[in-house]
Amino acid sequence: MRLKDLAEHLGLSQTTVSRALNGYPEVNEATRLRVVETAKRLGYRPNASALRLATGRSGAIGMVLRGSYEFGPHTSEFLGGIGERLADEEIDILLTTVESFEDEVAAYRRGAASQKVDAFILHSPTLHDERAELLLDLKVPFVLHGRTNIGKPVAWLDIDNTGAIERATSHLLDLGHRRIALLNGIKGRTFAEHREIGYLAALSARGVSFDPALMGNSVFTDEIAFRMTQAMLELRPRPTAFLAGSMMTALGIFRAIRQAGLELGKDVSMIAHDDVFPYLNADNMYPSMSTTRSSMRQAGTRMAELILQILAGKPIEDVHELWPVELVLRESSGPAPQ
Amino acid sequence: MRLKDLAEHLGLSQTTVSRALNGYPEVNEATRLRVVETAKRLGYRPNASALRLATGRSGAIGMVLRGSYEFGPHTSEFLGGIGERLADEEIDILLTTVESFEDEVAAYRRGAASQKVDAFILHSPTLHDERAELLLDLKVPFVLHGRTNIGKPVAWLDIDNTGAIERATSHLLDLGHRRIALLNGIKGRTFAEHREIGYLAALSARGVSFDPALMGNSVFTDEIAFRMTQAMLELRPRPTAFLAGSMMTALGIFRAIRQAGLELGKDVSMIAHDDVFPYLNADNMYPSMSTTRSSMRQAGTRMAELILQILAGKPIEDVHELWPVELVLRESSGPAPQ
DNA sequence: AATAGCATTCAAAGCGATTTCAAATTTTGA
DNA sequence: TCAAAATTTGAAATCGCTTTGAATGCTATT
Repeated sequence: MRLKDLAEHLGLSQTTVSRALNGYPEVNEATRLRVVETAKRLGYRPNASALRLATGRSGAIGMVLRGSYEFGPHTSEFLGGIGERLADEEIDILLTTVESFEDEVAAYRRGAASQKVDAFILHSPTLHDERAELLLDLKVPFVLHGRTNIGKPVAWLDIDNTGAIERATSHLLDLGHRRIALLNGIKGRTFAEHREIGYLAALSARGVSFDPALMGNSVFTDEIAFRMTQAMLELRPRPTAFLAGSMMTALGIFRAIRQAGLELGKDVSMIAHDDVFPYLNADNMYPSMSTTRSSMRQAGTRMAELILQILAGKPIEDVHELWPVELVLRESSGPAPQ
Repeated sequence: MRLKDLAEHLGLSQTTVSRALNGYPEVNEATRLRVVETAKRLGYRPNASALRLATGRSGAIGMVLRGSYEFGPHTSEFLGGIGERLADEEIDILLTTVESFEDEVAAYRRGAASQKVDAFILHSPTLHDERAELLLDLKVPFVLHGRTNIGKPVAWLDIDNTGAIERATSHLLDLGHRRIALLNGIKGRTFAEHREIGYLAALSARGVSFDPALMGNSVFTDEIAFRMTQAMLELRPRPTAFLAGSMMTALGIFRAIRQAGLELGKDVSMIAHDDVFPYLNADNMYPSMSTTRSSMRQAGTRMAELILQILAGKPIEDVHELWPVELVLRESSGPAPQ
């Protein structure tokens, strides 16, 4: 069922039918009703490709993901959040999977040149993000989840990682901990660097010296966290507190602590960063987990909103949001053992 | 940079340039090289919408997800698997988010009518899946992850849920357990029904009577599993073994067991279904977790492959795959206490 | 009654690719 | 050497929509 068919069926021109369906004013109200009603009855839907070709808009927002490890729980929550906002808009998410960083850059280039998407959502930036520069060059609208330093204005939404970790660290210091381990994300990623800054700031504010052996950088899996924690617990004096970069990390740390015969919240404390997974609740863990909390899903929803605003013409200079992060104290963090 | 521009730049017709780029045989080798080289140098990429309109293919595979709860860890693994296979093909995944079941059906209808995607991946089917019927009616290619009973041939890939749970249950019975709880998925979903069948079959094969109080149906979150387990552990005689529908469920069950002062693998046994999450390894849990294991990611990859085959013309009657499920015994399952 | 103005409608020209069909050129074979 | 065949190129139609600019019919005004 094409527009042409529908027009013939109605005894009208394509022009009029198109206008009627798209709500243009210069069409008789009676005609409009007849058109809309018939279109609905016959189940007419404009061909997406034709529509896109004619309007220049693609009706999709793009995201490029590294297949091997970027499809994690964070990503699905983030996508869910984006989707929640986009559901009303009849705009879809176009996922492109790639294997390497080079492929990723190429994917943005392709996506831009072929106009598959109206805008991109860029995530997990590095301190100086090449992809952001590329998209700026190509003049493709995008919003960055996180921040980067490329000397040009970029639309972004980020959480206050520095502040969050600084407060968490300070709290642990208040509790008497002096050997505080940080299991952080991959070096070079802005969020990880920001967290490190907060960590170091809190330590130096109390004159506690920084021990590189107490810091680890890696992707957030329970396995790597387990191994790192095992190794750190061998140190003497051993760490009495852990800062976990994610809930997955927290599970690994927790496991290592138990395996070492130690008790979480008593012998060793932990504060984890919680992206708020509906299927893994910090409050319901045993012992319940102290966290720095910020909902990934909410971020996604807001990111979608920001993209829509940008597509509607809002200047990117006005699109910057820094979200505060809650510190939620529960049982996993307690006074340092004597 | 349009095809037209490129053609003018080269002093050739659009026809020839198009042919050269698409590898048609009737173009001079020297010309082809010149065209390809220039296209590359100038960064030419065909406009996706125009290409789609002209060819009728959209270059994307669609998936519809309920925003509220279908973006879970299973989904991201599955998407990751699909993406892995699609990465080489320059085919993308088009995600449509919806809020209700009605919206979902409408989304398939829209997607089909507007030809946004070349095919759909259908997931989490019910015993008699309306969406599958719709897509068959609309003649849109699709592959089903799971199975459904609609009396017409459908392409599908499923794991042997019945066999897996039957074996797991039998094994627990062998270990002397008689009160075995099943924390299953939502009623009506084929996979959950299949698991129930396996469970009941194993019980009745040993003449163990089924106690409805030992069966729970819900989405797989640690919280709900925790509550259900708490309630079940109050029963007298209480269950001595649990079958967990997912690793998330397993975490909840584990928590409830610990909170009740019981020891997993000794006082209470558990076998969980493991979709193989890279960030949550059954082998690395403490105690390590016995599982029925089947990689969600691999399923996704294979689903993508099957879709490609169907789009290449393979008859859907020939696309049925039932994957066996491994039973991996570890520390969480032991002999029933006396 | 003639004209201006308004409300509706339509034919046709795009959007940027592919593809059909025809034309031009070169090669081959007798 | 010349016709036939093969190779290579191009003009124009096509995909299904939007949108421009023109045309139509009707009402209102003088």
